[in-house]
Amino acid sequence: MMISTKGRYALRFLVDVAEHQGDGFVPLKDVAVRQEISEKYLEIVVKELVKGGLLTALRGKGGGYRLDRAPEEYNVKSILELMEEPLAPVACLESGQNVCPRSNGCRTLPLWQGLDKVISDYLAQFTLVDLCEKTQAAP
Amino acid sequence: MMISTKGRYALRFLVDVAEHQGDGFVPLKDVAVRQEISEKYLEIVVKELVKGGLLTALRGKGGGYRLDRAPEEYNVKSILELMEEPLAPVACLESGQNVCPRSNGCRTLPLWQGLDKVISDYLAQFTLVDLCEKTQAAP
DNA sequence: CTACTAACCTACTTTGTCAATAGGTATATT
DNA sequence: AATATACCTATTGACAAAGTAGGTTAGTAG
Repeated sequence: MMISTKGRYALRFLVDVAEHQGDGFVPLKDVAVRQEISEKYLEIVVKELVKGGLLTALRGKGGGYRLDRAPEEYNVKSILELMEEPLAPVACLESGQNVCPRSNGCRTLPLWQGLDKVISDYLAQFTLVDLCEKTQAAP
Repeated sequence: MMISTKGRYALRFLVDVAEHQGDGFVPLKDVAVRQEISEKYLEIVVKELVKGGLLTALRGKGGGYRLDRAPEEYNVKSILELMEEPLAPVACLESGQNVCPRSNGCRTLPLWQGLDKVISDYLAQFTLVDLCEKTQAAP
């Protein structure tokens, strides 16, 4: 499994906020109820979204979360990359550190590199807008 | 991570056998040395390949493993599907049982379905031949 | 200024799977 | 008979994912 609940919850959270923020803030609790996700666990997920600069939070009554930018500015790939480090189908591709010493003559590495590219290219096509109701565009 | 070591080792094992079987059998130990994989762990992996009908085994001196069919008959996707159940990027897609009750109005499901298709189509393109030396075709 | 709401923070627990290890048994060849 | 090889069962250690629990800070409204 390449995409964990963390990544999936994050996406669903963002889509829900995109659909329900008028010009106000959307409380986490409301999203948790609508999406049937544990409130406490969702907190952890959302914390990373805020830290990653995707959301603005407001405390207190009438508070909640709001998208920082327009929904079409949120690329699905970059959202998932933020949550799932690394967003790679195999361990060999974890960039930078501990490169596999066999990578030179490895027969399968090109396959994984190609797979990684195919996945990245696919996810990079979509933004939050494409996931919102009525816009459902994913093939 | 979608592809575990099991799947990766299985592929490397099959490629190694494809490259080293003349008309004889290739002992597991030799592959383990060449591929720098724990002999014992590789046993477990290979057992599944035999059970899956990909390999013929022969015991005793001069024994080992041999491909059942020609290398071009081995599709990468089906090899990985055999090893990694399920070969899906997200849990939602695990076919049949325990279908997600929210799948009806789910905004993200189409995205995952599309992703799954992209991955499957990519992997279905290749066979063992494409992974063997000199044939290295993966993009 | 009090009550309430909602985000924020720290820590713990549970569960499960991956990867690997250990030691033994059966079968074939020389 | 000796050796090489596949085959079998069981166990372990490590680690992360997923979820839980309880308390603290900041903002709003009456």
